[in-house]
Parts: sequence; C-alpha cells; structure tokens
Amino acid sequence: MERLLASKTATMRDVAGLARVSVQTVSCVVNRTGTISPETRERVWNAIEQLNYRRDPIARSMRTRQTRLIGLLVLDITNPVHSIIASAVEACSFAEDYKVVLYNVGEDVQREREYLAAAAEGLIDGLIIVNTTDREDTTTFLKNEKVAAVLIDCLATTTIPTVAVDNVKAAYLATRHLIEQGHRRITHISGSATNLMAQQRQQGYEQAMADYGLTYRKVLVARSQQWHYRAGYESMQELLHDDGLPTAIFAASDLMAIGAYRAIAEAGLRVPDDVSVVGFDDIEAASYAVPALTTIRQPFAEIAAKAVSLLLQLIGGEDPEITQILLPPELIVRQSTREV
Amino acid sequence: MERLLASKTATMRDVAGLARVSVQTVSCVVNRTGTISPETRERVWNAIEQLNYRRDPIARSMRTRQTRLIGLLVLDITNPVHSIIASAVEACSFAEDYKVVLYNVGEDVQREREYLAAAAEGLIDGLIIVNTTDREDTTTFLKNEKVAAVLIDCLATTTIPTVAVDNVKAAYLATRHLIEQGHRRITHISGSATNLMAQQRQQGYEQAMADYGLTYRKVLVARSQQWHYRAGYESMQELLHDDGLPTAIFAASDLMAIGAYRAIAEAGLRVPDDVSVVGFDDIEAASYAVPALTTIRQPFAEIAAKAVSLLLQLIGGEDPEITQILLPPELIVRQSTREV
DNA sequence: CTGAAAGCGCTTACAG
DNA sequence: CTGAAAGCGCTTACAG
Repeated sequence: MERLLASKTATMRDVAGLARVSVQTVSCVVNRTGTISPETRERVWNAIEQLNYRRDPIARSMRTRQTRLIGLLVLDITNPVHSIIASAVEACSFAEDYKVVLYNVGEDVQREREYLAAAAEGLIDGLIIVNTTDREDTTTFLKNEKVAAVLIDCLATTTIPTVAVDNVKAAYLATRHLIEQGHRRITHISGSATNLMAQQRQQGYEQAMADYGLTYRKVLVARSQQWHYRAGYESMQELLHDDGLPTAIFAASDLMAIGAYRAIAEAGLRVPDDVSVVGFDDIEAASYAVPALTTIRQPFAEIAAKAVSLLLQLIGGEDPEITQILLPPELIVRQSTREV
Repeated sequence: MERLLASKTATMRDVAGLARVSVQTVSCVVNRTGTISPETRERVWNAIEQLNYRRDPIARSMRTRQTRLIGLLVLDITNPVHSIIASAVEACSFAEDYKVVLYNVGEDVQREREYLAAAAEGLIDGLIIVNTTDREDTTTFLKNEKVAAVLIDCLATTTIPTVAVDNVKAAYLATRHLIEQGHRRITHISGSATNLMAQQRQQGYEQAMADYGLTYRKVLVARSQQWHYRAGYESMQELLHDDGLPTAIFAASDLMAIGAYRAIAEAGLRVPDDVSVVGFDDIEAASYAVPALTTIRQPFAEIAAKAVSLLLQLIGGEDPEITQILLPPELIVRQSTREV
C-alpha cells in the first residue's frame, strides 16, 4: 500500500497545478481540442513532461464510454490462418488507434461462452470473431446484448456483418484445376463436419465434380484438431488403407495437405507422381513444402481490413450498406499437381 | 446519441433501485464480499437477472486501479513459436481471470516503442515481452515507468524477470548429436545477428564444436525475416553455391530448417542422405516435415506458465525470489539426421 | 446485516 | 481563451 502510494503517478490535477491552469485546460491540450493559447499550451506541455504525466486510459474510457479496445475471438491462434488474420487485424486496429484483446477459444467451447459474456460487459467496443464454432445462439446473444460484431470465416447470417473468401468458388477452382489436368478420382479432405467454411468448400468440390460429369465422390472428415496437420495426416492414412487410391486430393487447408504429404511419403508414394495434392489458404508453409503446394490463396490482409473497417463503422453507429462481403480467391499453381 | 441512450444498459444503481437496497449491497452481492443475508442476496440476484445487469469492468478498474489486463508484446504472431506462446499465455491468464491484449510488433520497431508507451499508461497491469529486439533502453524504460514486466526469449537482464529455454545448452545438444553421428563439417544457420537468443544458440554450437576439437566453423546469418522459412532458405542457397557443402546443418529454428529443406531439394539433394539437418523449437511442422525433423524441443507451455506466474507475483507486489528462469531443452531425434 | 458518502481521473457542456 | 461543476459506474472505508 505504502509502495503504491509512493509510486503514484501524476494526474491531470497535478499537471494543472504545476502549470497553474485548470484541469480542463490540460485536457484540451492533451486531446488537442478547444482553443488554447500557445503560451498556455507550452506551459502545460512543460508540466506534462516534468511530471512524466500520461493520460489514464481507464478514466478516459470511464467518461467517454468507449475503450478503444477490440476483441478478437479466434478458434485457435496457433493455426497459421488465424495468426495471419490476427496479425492483420492488429495492424489495422493499431492504425485506427484501437488495441486488440485476444480471446483464444481453443477446442474449449466453454471458453467461447465466457469470452462472449465478457465481451458484453463493455470492456471492448466491438468484437471480431474468427472461425469459431458457428452456432445460432452466438449471433442471437450478440444481437440481444447489442455488441458490435463482425464475423470472419463464420456462420453466414444476415443479422451480423460477415467477411470471408468465396469458399464455394475457391473449392470449385481447386477441383476444376485437378479435373482439367485429367484427374477423375479426386478425394476431398474436409476440415470439419460442422464448420460452415468446411461445408462450403465441400460444396464447391461437389459442384465442380458434378459440372464435369464425374460421379466419383469421396469426402473424408477430420475427427480431431480441426484444419490441422494431424487431421490431414489421419484422413490420408485412412485413404491409403482403402483399395482404390484416388489420383488427386483436395484438402481444405494447407496444413491438412502437408499432413497428407507425410502420410503419402510414409506409404512410399510421391507427390505429385503418385497422387496430386491441392491445398487451401496459401500460408507460407505451402510455398516451402516439398514439392511446393498448389493451393488457393485467401486474401487475408483484405479480409482483415474489411472486417476492421466494418466493425469501426458499427462502433461509430453507422449502418454499413454491404454487410456480407465475399472476397475472390486465387488459384496458385505450384508443383504438387500434375497432368495424368 | 438518441440510439445510445435508448440502448443504455443497467447500472448498479438500477439494480439497487429495483431490489430496494443500496448500491454497495449490490456490489457486495456481485463481488461475493461482505455479509449479506440470503433473502437480500436473492432479491439482488433477481433484480440483476431481470435487468440483465453486468458489472462495468471499466468503472471497476477505475476504482480498483487494476484492469486485469496483461499486455503481450510479441515480435511476430505469425511465427508459430510466438503463437504457441501466445496461446499458452492466454490460457494461463484466462485461468487467473486476466485477459490478454495483443501487441504485435512485426518488423516495425516504431510499433514496439508506441506499445511500450501505451503499456506505461496503465491500461494493462503487466507486460510479457516475447523475443522483441533486445535493447537496453527497453528495460530501462520499463524500470523507470515501473511497469510490471516479464521477458520471454529476450535480453538477459538482472533487473527484469526472464524466462527462456537454456539456449546454449540446447544448441550444444543439437550440435553434439550431429558430432556423435560422425559429422565434422557442421554449419550453423543463425536466426539473427542481434537477437540474444540467436547469439546464445550460436554460442552453444561453437562450444560443442570446440569441445570435440573441431576447428570447422561456419555461421550464416539471416538477413531478412528473422527465424522464418525464407531466412533458412536463403542461407542454405548461399551455402549450396559455396564449394564445400557441409555434411550437416544446425538451423536456429524449425522454420529455417524447413526453408533449408526446400533449398536442398531444389539443388537435387536429399535430407538426410546428402546433408543432415537439425532444427530448433519442435513446432508441429517439424514432425510433419518429410523427412521428420530432428530438433530441440522447447517447453513452451512451461515457459508461458512461469512467465505468467512471475508476472502475477510482480503485479501483486511480491518480489519473486528466482527471476532468471532457464528451462531445460530436449533433443528430439527424428529422420533428418543420419550417421556418416 | 445494510446504508450514506467520498472518490478513482478523466471529459463535457456551459458560463464568463 | 480559460475555469467551475457535474458525472461516468463502480468500491471502499466507515457508521450504525
């Protein structure tokens, strides 16, 4: 207690006292509002420097009723896709003088609930949700509690603004690429049974197969560790134990594609000689894999930028016109696919 | 403005009014402090539910002078090492009812400065710094501003608590493993010229070489993208253009090792047949690489747990006895190294 | 077991 | 161009 008092930092009052002005003059100087004469301003800045004064953000928030804090609720920050988005969201927020509080859900659904509740308390001005389990009650909760929120890679809902890559089209591009290379037996390794992104990617795959008159369909669904190496590895192993190995794999994430690489190598087979592989995301690992992975590029920076911009509009009380943003994917052809 | 007023949420006063008690009774009920009769408590809880009241964390912080917010200043959240640490720090903090605000520096040193200043403002109760550029002035600043801080993978300083793996020992283990397999010409690919972690790893390499009477020394230093794929890739390319290719590589990060894999493959060579490779970190990518990467395992969960625990002690005004924590590394032997 | 009062450090109308 | 006052929503002694 004594220690705390001893290390007590200067307040606006202290500055005002030293500069011989009122606190609101100090406030005006600090916030560059109002009209303060150059001499007074000078005196105030000197006092600020002398006392090493810093404006207390909590007191400020208390008064302004905004914290300039954005919540970022991600499924799993150790997933490169999410950390790239987190990095981009953080950069955009920083540019707008907002800070990011990180809510990492992990595989623990309870955590999501608690964080959602915390978000409603008012610590944050708004929330960006990335690819967490999409449940209707989440969106209902956000609506009821009136928390400004934007969804990235989540449940499509018309009540809450959403940003994502066009997953159906992306998966279509990936599958078509394989078909055009002459592949007929193409298996899809899906990221999750319940995740909407996964469902849309599967849909794109099936649509492409149908459009080209291919009746073969095989979809393996990860049982553990959504989108991760292990999911791709295990699915591929399963496939290898089957009789008829496909000539190509379309994995719903780069991580899963690389997991599949490993299972393929362990079986003594080679990519793309024995089986072609296409991934999804175009994270850095894709271009450094051997062979370099053909994949779908997601415009992460743009996704994050749109989400932040949308959220800031919401926070500002605006009603954004376009709230369902679908960004175009891009097929990146590398060395993991070949003509058959 | 009208809208905001209309959506105004309930305060303690409202609850007190409805429950016909004073605000401090509500406060006691909400915080489970003091002694409140069961009937009163019941009445208060009912009112809380009815009004959907949530305690305002800002007002609370204003009064208690603590925010229960921890700052996490990382060099680069897209680096798996950092995202793993971030994930673990977040989990530990969550368990202690602290939330994490993410400060991502990137390659922009200016960002670090601004975030450091923000940390001193009092938004956060304490700061964990992960592997940012180690400069004396940072520690001086933290000391002067009296911000509770713990360093992970940073500058060793006696003034601020530090947690890291024993890098010298770890690098020694990695190098010795190669030496014991008969390698004599072992090149080290370093993560950075200025980063202390990188320096210590280099030191461990050199020490092992010296201890075994090997005079060969070759250290390549990444010029861009600290610790990343590209750094390892470029260094390895450089090496391949040289005359005498070493028989083994010790890379200071798994990402760089995998980057080296790619350069090796592009040169038509194979791991470990033509060159053995050891990494550092044991991120998931290491075990899924082909061939699976021999590496040094860092105890990430423990590192994060110790850091959070240390920080919480600091925040609580305690003076932790042991402030320089060095955790033991573990050599994980996989398929990327072979006897020669 | 419960209430009245002060105050955390700011900002925001408003007055002069 | 500058100051006096109210108040944001809590918690913390203190009184009863």
